[in-house]
Amino acid sequence: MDLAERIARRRTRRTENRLVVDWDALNPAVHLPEPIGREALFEALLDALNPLFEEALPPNVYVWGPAGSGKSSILTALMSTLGRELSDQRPLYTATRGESGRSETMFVYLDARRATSRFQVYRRILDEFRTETVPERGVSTDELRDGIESELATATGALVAVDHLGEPDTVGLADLHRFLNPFDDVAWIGVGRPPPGELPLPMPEEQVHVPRYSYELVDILTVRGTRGLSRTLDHVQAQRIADWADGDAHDALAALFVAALEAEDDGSTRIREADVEAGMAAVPLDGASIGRVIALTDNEQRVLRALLELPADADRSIDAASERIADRTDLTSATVKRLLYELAQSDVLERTEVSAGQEVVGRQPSMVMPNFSARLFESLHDP
DNA sequence: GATCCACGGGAATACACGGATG
DNA sequence: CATCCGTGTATTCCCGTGGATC
Repeated sequence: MDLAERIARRRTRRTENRLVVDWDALNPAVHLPEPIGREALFEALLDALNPLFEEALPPNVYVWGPAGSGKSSILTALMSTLGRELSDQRPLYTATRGESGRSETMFVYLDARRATSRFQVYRRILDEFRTETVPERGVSTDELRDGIESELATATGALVAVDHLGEPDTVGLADLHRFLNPFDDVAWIGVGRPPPGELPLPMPEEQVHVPRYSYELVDILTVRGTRGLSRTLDHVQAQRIADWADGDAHDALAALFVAALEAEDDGSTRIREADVEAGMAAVPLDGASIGRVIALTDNEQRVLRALLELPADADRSIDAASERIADRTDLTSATVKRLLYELAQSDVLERTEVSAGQEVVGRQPSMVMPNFSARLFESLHDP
């Protein structure tokens, strides 16, 4: 038996004993190809998009619902399936198009967290349309728009879904109108949290409401737990997490993920009660979703990691923390300070009054704490 | 040379608090 | 007593410059 074989054996043995076999299955920022328990919603969406199947461009759609209700899950699955099933098929008829041209409808899913300007929205769309990479610099927004126009000229239209609208750092529904309505042959689906009534007009013609999960959440945890763990997730534990998360699939999965980390760290081959408790304790309910955090710019994430690594006894006031973090990065303390304030304002960090009641003059300083699971964030960073 | 936008820093504003003023 | 003022910080807002890329 040679060395490679020995290593391979050890590896499989190790994998066999491993509690977690697939971290992605537990990762709240990763979606399953087939969402669980949302069949009725697919029907509603397909109804709204019905013209697609009658060879026409559908109306614009606004999909809305609370955090962790499965909106992203549904939309990613829907768009990739539509792309697979409809792309090479019959041409879409649009009134503005003559008989010529190829017969391809393009389907694009876009995360507004990673496309925060008109330029980036256009760039990502064009990037999906074209096989060659679209440059990120040196090209103007207008050129990108023209590029999209010319791609549309050889297609029969496009359906663009834009997820995570209206978050603190992302574009909103109104922006989407401005960005995409200029194109004749583009229909779009906007995805956000607020109900239609709370948003300024104009509102897309069709709206689909995604309600909070109730009983389905246990199924989601069970299915994803089964896929991700080497043994079945205990039903009582799944129920416990689902109750605690109150229907928020993101929070529930985050807690399960951290519970699995805890168990693995202890060398346990199963998830124990204490792990579940630790998982729930590590995830702030209604905090910032981990998907938002890992979509932040590199430097913002660097600042976050440095913040999390500050010694426990360190002065955590924003001023002092900025200095320390600046030492560990190539940013100045002024920039770190601004980033910390911005992250706090966008709810990624939480600001609290600094407790040490010294005889301070002037306005009270505050300190910042993560409004997400630090454990989860760190583990996604270096797996 | 063109383009976008992240950095960096300074200006403007908000807040805390004690003391003066009406 | 309520309001304003002054001082000292904290926080927010804003925007010119330069890096990176085409």
